[in-house]
Amino acid sequence: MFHKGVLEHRSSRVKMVFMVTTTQRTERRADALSKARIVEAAIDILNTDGESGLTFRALSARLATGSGAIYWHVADKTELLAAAADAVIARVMTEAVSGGEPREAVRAIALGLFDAIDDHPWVGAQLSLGPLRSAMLQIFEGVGGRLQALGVPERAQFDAASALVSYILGVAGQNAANARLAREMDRSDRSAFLATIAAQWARLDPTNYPFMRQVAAQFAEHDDREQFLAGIDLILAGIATVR
Amino acid sequence: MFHKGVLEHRSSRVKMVFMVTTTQRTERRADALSKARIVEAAIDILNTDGESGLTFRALSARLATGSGAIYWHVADKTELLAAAADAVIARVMTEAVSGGEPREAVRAIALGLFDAIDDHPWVGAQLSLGPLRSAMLQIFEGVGGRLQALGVPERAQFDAASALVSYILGVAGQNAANARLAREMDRSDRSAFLATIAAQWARLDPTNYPFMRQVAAQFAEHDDREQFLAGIDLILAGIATVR
DNA sequence: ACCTGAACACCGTTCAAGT
DNA sequence: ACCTGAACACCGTTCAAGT
Repeated sequence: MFHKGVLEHRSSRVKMVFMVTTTQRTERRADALSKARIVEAAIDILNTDGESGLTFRALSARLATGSGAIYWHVADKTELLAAAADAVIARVMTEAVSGGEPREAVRAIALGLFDAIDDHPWVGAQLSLGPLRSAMLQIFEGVGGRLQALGVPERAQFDAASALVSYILGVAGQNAANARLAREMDRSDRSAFLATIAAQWARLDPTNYPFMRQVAAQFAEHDDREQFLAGIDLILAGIATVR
Repeated sequence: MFHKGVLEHRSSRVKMVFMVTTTQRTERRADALSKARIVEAAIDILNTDGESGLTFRALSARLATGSGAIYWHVADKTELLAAAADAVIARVMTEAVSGGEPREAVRAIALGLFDAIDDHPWVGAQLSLGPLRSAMLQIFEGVGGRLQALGVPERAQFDAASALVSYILGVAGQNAANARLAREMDRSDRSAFLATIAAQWARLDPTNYPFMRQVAAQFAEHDDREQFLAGIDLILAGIATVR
């Protein structure tokens, strides 16, 4: 039996391979290496040990292969990180597909992403790094579709969706950075930590930083998740302005 | 002549040093090493060779010292990158202090940051990495102050400023990623590049990506800077909604 | 105090060799 | 086709030794 022109991806390059097989397919072992399995293992490592924990040595040890084997399925570390982030985002987006009212749907998507990045900070860093990846496409589509449903005029839809997505990614990046910091310093007591920063702000030079001083008190009591949602609502309110 | 208790920063640790000097101060050579000079050299390298070009070897070669000398003035590479970004942002913010109408002032700050990050992509990546650094403080203060002037109710000022800053940082990060990509692939012809992506979007699966398909045409002709400003205006419109 | 530069530990990536 | 693992080039960081 012949398989004529099989397209085989090896890294980013593409080459033609002519494969000849008997009718009796050779069974793959359950634990055979594949891009999917590699990405899954990478996600596990990223979640437990953070970005600095993901090395090709750690990865190949966990997969019980040589480091070179990984390069057969994946071009380089950049592609590996991007694929890992894509996988996580894809899951979030399929879970966040709520039918319902479009404004609520946008909030659900936004919150889903927020929570996912809170759990997996490395995704946040990754998101603000790669631009036109499939993860971004899904987010853009999810948000943009609801804006259509909301009745936003067509000419305004692109800018509006772009604003929402940029905002989401901005918060994602900051959140990821915060989470990384929280891991480094042992910041077990969040409210004590916020109070320390608020106190610093309150002590800033009054002529150069009047706003920060005023806002210090609110900062000590604010909730990141609520503030994130407040921003989404602010942007939605601005979008509702366009007629 | 005595200098009693001089606080000397060495890396992040702080130690007390008692220094005795004669009235005749020993003149520093003009090219003596200092954190400021190191940061300046780092900025030069980052601008010309990008983030991957900044190594302690390259830096010490340019400064004609050993790599260890740099560690006397700077804790590690993270601190070095943060200090470099802070320096660039500080310049932008002092230039962007326009008096004028507050709404225009917010736009001026936003555009100043946008252009700076367009010139120095590495700053964008850095901004979404460190959270409560002095650069962020300045941006937050600049934006927040104008919101006060705009007459935004005090209880809404913190959330409003936070939304604007997050949006700015989000776009900054994406822009930085784009610029990095543009450098890797030789993307000299921007409009041709946009057209390629638009064509990809137009070919996406219609059931899963109706919005992206519709928006593809607009994407081919959009201007990043204008779209960024449109987002700022959208958020400002949302903020004006709060009474 | 401040600088030098060799040494250390560790990394991503390649590649001849195996099956 | 797919995997192995030693080898390569390069990195951030440390530190005994100099001035």
